[in-house]
Amino acid sequence: MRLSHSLVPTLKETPTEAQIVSHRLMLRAGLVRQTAAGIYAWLPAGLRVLQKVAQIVREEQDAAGAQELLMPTIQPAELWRESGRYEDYGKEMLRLKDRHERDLLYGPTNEEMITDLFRQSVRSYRALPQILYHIQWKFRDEVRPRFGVMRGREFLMKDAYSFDIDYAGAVASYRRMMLSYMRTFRRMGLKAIPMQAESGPIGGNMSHEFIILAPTGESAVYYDAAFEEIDYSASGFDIFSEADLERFFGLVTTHYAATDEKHNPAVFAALEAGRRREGRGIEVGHVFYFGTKYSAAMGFAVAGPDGRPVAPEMGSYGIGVSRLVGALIEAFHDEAGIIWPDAVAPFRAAILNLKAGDPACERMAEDLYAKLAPSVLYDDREERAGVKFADADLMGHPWQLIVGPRGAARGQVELKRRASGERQELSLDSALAQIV
RNA sequence: CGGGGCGUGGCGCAGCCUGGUCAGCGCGCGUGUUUUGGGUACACGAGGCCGCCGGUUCGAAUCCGGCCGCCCCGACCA
Repeated sequence: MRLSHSLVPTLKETPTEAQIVSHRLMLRAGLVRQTAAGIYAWLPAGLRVLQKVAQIVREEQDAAGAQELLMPTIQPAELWRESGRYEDYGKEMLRLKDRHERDLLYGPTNEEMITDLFRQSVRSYRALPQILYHIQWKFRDEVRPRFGVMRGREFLMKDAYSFDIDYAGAVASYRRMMLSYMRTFRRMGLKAIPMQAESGPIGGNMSHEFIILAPTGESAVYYDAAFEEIDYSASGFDIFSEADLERFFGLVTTHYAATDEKHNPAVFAALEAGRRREGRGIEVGHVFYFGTKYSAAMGFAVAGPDGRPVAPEMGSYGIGVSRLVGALIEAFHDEAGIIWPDAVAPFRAAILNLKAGDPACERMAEDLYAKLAPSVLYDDREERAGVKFADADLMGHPWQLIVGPRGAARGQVELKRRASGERQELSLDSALAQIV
């Protein structure tokens, strides 16, 4: 992308409404713009991040054997009347009427709809287990949206639903999703910790929330350093082995971990001093097991091995995709701006032409751009060097390819790593080799 | 939903209390000169129904009423 003709409106000053770091930086770096309270437009650079985050989530869901589908944002009220939640959900649900006065709603979650889809077609226990997910916009009419994209009313969520024939199966699905989540967050460079949670309005009796660590997180967290030593990768656990899943679940649930509201100082103090970790965290995911709550309420049963009907055991698993973008910034930033982990950066690198109009610089910058487009942002604006440096730091590209008259004369480019600030003078080829 | 606050060019703000040469400042934007490796300097210029509706008044950004929108703290949540 050429910055001179892109809608990436960076801001020198911070809009007053933005109070937390990620919100300020998202506005300043030109990633999003607010359209109404808790509702945001994702501008080109922001959308690239959102899509990268979604893609990592998608790949890890697929790797855990989940199937992707896409359910609509608008749902008929009937489905929710069947489960009883049309009345229960309250004002957070955005209710609509179509031209025929039919009651509709903008989905805040999809348990009813997925159950309906399953009961239409699945008749036998032999088709189970299955896990389905989609990545779709949700709307929850929060009383008080805040923190920018972290607590919006409209948000992008990955929600998965598991169907098993019995409790043991449901437990395995639940654990499989948990492991998938740990891998997902790790791929983004985040440290995540699963914590015992209340199951809230979704209902059920087993629930964990996933907190990622960030210095500016919303709540204090206390945990055992053992979490940092677990190898969640395929070499640590086979995600399709029930024995491995059980071992994984055991590790992840026995070590101490709590947010401030559930923190038990006495238990924490009993931990060996060297293992006690305190930090701040942000909730980015939540998993629930709720048994037959929806299948029973909505009359969904399959034939069991003995031919008699059985209501499948279900669970649901959410990751706040758009929230993650904000959470990532909370976890990775400094005074100058965002520091994107490579895996989610909107652009791998920025090319800074320090002297637009200079033939040698133009040639070198264009050459680099031709080789790296479209995964790179070319700052070809007629701006001073300082402006370009400041904007590149703000936007947080992992690498900066700095093309100036000094180096261009010698066929050299300066490569800067945003995270460490390290710079090195290199030939074009070795610079390219480094950032690919 | 309870409490607090704010709406004035794209952004950040002053002006309001004490109505009238009050529509202003900084940044940004355009043109020119200047500068040329960390948000350069100067000059000229464009840009605003002062959130909306109504009222008071000879006169309203300023006073009064209603409405709308947004933010912050708290209770609640992916």
